[in-house]
Amino acid sequence: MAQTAGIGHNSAAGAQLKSIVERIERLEEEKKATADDIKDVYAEAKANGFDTKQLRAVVRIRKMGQQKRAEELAILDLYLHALGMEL
Amino acid sequence: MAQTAGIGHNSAAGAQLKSIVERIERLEEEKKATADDIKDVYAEAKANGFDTKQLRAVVRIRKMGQQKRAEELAILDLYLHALGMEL
Amino acid sequence: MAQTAGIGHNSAAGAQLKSIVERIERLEEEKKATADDIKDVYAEAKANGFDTKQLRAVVRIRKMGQQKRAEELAILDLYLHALGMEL
Amino acid sequence: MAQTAGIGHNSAAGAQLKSIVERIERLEEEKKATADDIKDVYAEAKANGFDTKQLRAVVRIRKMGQQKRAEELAILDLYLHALGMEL
DNA sequence: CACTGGAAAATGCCGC
DNA sequence: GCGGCATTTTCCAGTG
Repeated sequence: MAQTAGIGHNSAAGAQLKSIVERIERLEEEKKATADDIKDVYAEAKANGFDTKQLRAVVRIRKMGQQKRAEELAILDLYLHALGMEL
Repeated sequence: MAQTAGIGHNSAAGAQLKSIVERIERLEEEKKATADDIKDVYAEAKANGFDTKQLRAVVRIRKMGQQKRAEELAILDLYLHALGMEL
Repeated sequence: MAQTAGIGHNSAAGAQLKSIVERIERLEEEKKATADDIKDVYAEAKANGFDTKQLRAVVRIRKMGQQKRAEELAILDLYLHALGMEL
Repeated sequence: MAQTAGIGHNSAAGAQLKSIVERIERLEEEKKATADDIKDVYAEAKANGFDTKQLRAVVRIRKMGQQKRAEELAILDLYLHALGMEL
């Protein structure tokens, strides 16, 4: 409740808020641009006769493989710690 | 905008809405109860000397394995269809 | 050494671990079933012309309580005003 | 038969597929990096006393536009009133 | 053009 | 109380 008195329109907090929001919006644009690039790649692949559904499945499976490996490493780590050994 | 005139407090739509919300809330209680049961199992395991973090990792890995198998089946399916073969 | 450190898969601890994992997985299936029921209710509501997004909002608000809801709104309002926007 | 049907891993199509998947994965890493930057900004904001949940709400509202925002509020309001609640 | 499913975002939760 | 993880919710593209 400390702040409910209001962030004055021109106060320092207000300026900070504005800066934060703008930085986020800038980064989100950037992210969207990359997402669009990805779409373009899929579209191009499709134009070359690839089935995008399959393609996406391949990418997904590969990512899952990575995740699983990471998970297994994490587990190994846990066991090692449980045995009092460091990595 | 068709409905913006209002769902009368006692109208049919109002009664339906009430019913829907209550059904959802009932099911969510049920779900929460099950979630609490799961917590209890973890707590009991912990009391018996198991490390819950490890335990959770094990459960997660097992689930990922299932998912991965399902994904791979789905891909196989896609390929078979691509070859004009049915499952 | 692996044998000494690990929980042999025939040991008492191993049996207990197996039991724990199975109980958890059983309960998680149950939870998922209830979650699916909830989805069904939302789907039915949608078929009857309700806006599920707002329906979810209603359920969330009811669960949250007016108290917290009001607090959150106050902060949101504060931020928006600081940026020269209206609620 | 597998050879006939599949994309041999030395074929032109295979090379193209490899290139496509690699491009996608590269872009997805890039996207993730930007997403992490965004997280950092929220974390910094939090460290400065801002409520990240409402901050996210602000960003969402700005992206959405007053038009849609008003429409959603109208429906929510309608539902809440039908249940005898206030916004 | 609504529906389905899949990717992404957001919220909540648990352990430290 | 915070960071990370898991779940939930929302969004969006493809498809009939």
